[in-house]
Amino acid sequence: MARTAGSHSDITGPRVRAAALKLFAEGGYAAVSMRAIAAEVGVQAGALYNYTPDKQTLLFELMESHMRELLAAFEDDPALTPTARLARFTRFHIRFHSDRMSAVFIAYMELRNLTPENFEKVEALRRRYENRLEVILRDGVAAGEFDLGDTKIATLAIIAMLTGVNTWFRSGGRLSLEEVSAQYCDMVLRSVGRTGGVLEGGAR
Amino acid sequence: MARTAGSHSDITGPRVRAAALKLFAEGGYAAVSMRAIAAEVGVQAGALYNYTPDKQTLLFELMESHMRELLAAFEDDPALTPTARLARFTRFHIRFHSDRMSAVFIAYMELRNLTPENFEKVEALRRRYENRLEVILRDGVAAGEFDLGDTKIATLAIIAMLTGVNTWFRSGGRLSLEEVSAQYCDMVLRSVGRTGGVLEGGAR
DNA sequence: GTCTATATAGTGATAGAC
DNA sequence: GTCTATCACTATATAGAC
Repeated sequence: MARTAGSHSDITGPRVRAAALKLFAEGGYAAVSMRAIAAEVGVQAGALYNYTPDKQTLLFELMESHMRELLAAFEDDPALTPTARLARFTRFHIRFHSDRMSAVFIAYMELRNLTPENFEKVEALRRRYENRLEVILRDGVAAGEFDLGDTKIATLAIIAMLTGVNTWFRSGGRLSLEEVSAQYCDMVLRSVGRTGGVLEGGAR
Repeated sequence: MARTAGSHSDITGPRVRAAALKLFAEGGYAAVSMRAIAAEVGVQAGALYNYTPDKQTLLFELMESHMRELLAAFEDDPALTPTARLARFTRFHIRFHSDRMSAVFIAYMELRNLTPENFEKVEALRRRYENRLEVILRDGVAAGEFDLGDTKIATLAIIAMLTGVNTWFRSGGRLSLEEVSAQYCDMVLRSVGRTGGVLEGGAR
């Protein structure tokens, strides 16, 4: 494809999304103007409309691509024991989310700023992710490794607990992500009726 | 105090706060206009300024009073065992939050729309509430009833898990609040190293 | 205490020059 | 592809009549 003078579509596009991601996370979708996004990129407001038909689509695409990447990144392994799979899920969730704080923040805070159609699409992806965990819990119950009540409640409880890490964790703080992750792993396994960590037996 | 004709200060004030609570929870602080709040109350926009100096103060007072009520409502009882106290905290937290979904939603979602001064005040109240739980966890560890790593992490993990109920629970659904509460209680006690519920011994 | 009217500034999005 | 300029609205907050 020929490039006209001053053309930067292949680099400006990602920069627009990156700026929107940063500013939406910091100030909230409704409070961030297209002019503010343009200023962050270093262009005028009108130029943004070469990359998105409107502000709503910009938000939706950020949320949708985040959820798709999340879904694609977690690889369950049915060959492992449910306990090991749950431990893997826990560590994966904390690690993946800690690497994408802005996207996670937006995905949880800006749901109500999506149009109904876009909301449904994002919610469907979220439910698919939740199902990945619920399958592990069900398998664990079936295998006699877990002892819990309703698997749907347990799923939501665990995900809320894990995602909460993002509200307070900052690397360089008192504890490393590895330490935090280890303790959450312990708490999650115990909460479903498994004592101790993945490798050590539970003493109590 | 004399009442001028058309004076409704004692009833309009609460209605303004109630309208703001409802609309901020539904649409988000930044997306809700003073005109929309006025329409919900049934007055013109200018009249709102008899009850609040500005929109920011309206938000702050909603959040602050919510946090103060939360702090005042939970009564710990050091005479009980840590296990019983933790069970009580869990049930209290779920019950209190389920009764005030709008206020809870605002308290978690609109922190970034507070001025730095107001943010600090609300955060201080939140930390005081978290400390109430952490004290229970510390006592439980000291008494040998709980077995956990860092009590601060456990505190934040438990609160995130419990507050998450609000994102999906709707009364009239598949499960009653009492059933949900019971399962969360179980999961919380197990997560800190206590098997089984408050009353029964843990068989596993 | 509430109204109407308004000051002042900002919004998302578009048109057309280059 | 980006710019400048602009349209049509909406925003918060205030002033002054009643």
